[in-house]
Amino acid sequence: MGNASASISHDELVAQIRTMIVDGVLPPGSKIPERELCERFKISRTPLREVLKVLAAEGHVTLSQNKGARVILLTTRDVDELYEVLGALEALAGELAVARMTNEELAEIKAMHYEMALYHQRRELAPYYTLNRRIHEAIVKASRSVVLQTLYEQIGARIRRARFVAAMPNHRWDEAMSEHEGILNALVRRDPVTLAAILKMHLRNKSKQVVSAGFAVEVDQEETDDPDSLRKKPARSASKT
Amino acid sequence: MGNASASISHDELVAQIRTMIVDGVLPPGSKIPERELCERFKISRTPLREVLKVLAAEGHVTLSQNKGARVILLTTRDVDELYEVLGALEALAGELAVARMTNEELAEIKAMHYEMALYHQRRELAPYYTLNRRIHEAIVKASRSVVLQTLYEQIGARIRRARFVAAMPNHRWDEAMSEHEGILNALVRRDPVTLAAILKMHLRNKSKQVVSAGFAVEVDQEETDDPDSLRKKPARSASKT
DNA sequence: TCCGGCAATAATGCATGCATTATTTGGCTC
DNA sequence: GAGCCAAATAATGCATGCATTATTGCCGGA
Repeated sequence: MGNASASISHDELVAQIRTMIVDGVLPPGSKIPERELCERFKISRTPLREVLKVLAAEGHVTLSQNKGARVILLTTRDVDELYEVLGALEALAGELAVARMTNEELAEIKAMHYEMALYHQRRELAPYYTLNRRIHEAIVKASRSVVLQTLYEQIGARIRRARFVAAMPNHRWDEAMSEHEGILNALVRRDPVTLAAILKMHLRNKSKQVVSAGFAVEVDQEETDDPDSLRKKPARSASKT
Repeated sequence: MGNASASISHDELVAQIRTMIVDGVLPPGSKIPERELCERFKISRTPLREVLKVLAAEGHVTLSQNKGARVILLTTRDVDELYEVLGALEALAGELAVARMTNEELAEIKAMHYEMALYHQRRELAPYYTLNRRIHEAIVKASRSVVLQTLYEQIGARIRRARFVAAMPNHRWDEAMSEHEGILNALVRRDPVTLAAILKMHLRNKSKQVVSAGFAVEVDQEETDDPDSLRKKPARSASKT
């Protein structure tokens, strides 16, 4: 946001541009405007290209030889696979968390859960999402594994747009909320097996919701500066699998 | 190997330097000799620095502001956490693999298994390791998930040195072999639950073996060009946890 | 009118050079 | 002789410029 005139650190630059991608300021499939970003952040192309290399390694952009950088365009399959891995990671996090979390951490999660339940009742989606995310992050954090936490955040970032863009039908919302009750229950009982199973299923269901909402394209990664012509082709998505 | 005089592509450069790190040509904790690598690959510092940024994003090197790049130095905890995540990923891969692999793939794995068993009997470690790795990779590949495969390779690369450097006591070797029999069995029966459980345990045991072999350091990340003074301090590792 | 080829333009990738920061070396004080 | 400070040296980070490649616009022929 704050277009500070002072020069910016490398890591912050990565974070900012990553945020621009995740938040959709740089839309999926669009070409990344090197020149623009250079003057926007008052830097030369050298550090910016380094940032793009990092973002490519993280899976946010694709780099083609002599053709520059484009924001990644997720296919239905990508979303599927990413959620599958995210599910496995969160299941592991859950197992570790029940063994390692303090009662205080548990109490915090419990508090967040009931606050979230309130927003669910009131059908206030935005704050529901916020609490939802904080709960999941708290579980992962309670695993005490920085490797796991880092990876979870990275994978999560790659599909974050999907999580918020996709519509949330009421029946799915109710289902998600009841899954969360199961999650809390397993946390309280410190039951790793049940918790892992519910988390895995929870994310699988989320994945289904996102895919059926037609978030991602199927293939068709043609080049375009106007990615909207590519996205929103839900007609095709349903046929495969 | 082949120090080709022709200029090298960016991705190959990343791969080569990554290999140098994984294979220990650039030892853990050591400073990365920018100048040397530049003349070694006949490139300027700009592309090399991009490579280092990528390797940092992959977790192979650390970059400190104005202090350049060093090969990452794994702590006992890092190894633990990495194996834990690798176990979760491979467990997921196993679940997907039994559902998706062809009979031909299964036959290939079976063949590799029995060849590996032979090397186990003969106590030939090097070819055993090769087969072992190919089996695990085949399972992951059979999951049909490129996200999973990519991630598995990345995490695997980060601890590859540990897998080969750590000593393999006979009792552990026998145990590992019998675990592999369980793996094959579950694959043949296409039993996802058992397979996932065995794979997870298998990697957990491997982790224990590596850690108890004193592969990684505990903390102490002092700066040094001669990392051998840091490594091999197994005295400390045993005290914690 | 449409298509293919060619020139003009823009971009990409990289080498180089400079300003800044860390590191080492030498000398000084205690 | 040991510790500490300052100058010299080396490195790091980045801006700039150039060679190469892609892209666009234009023209002629079918």
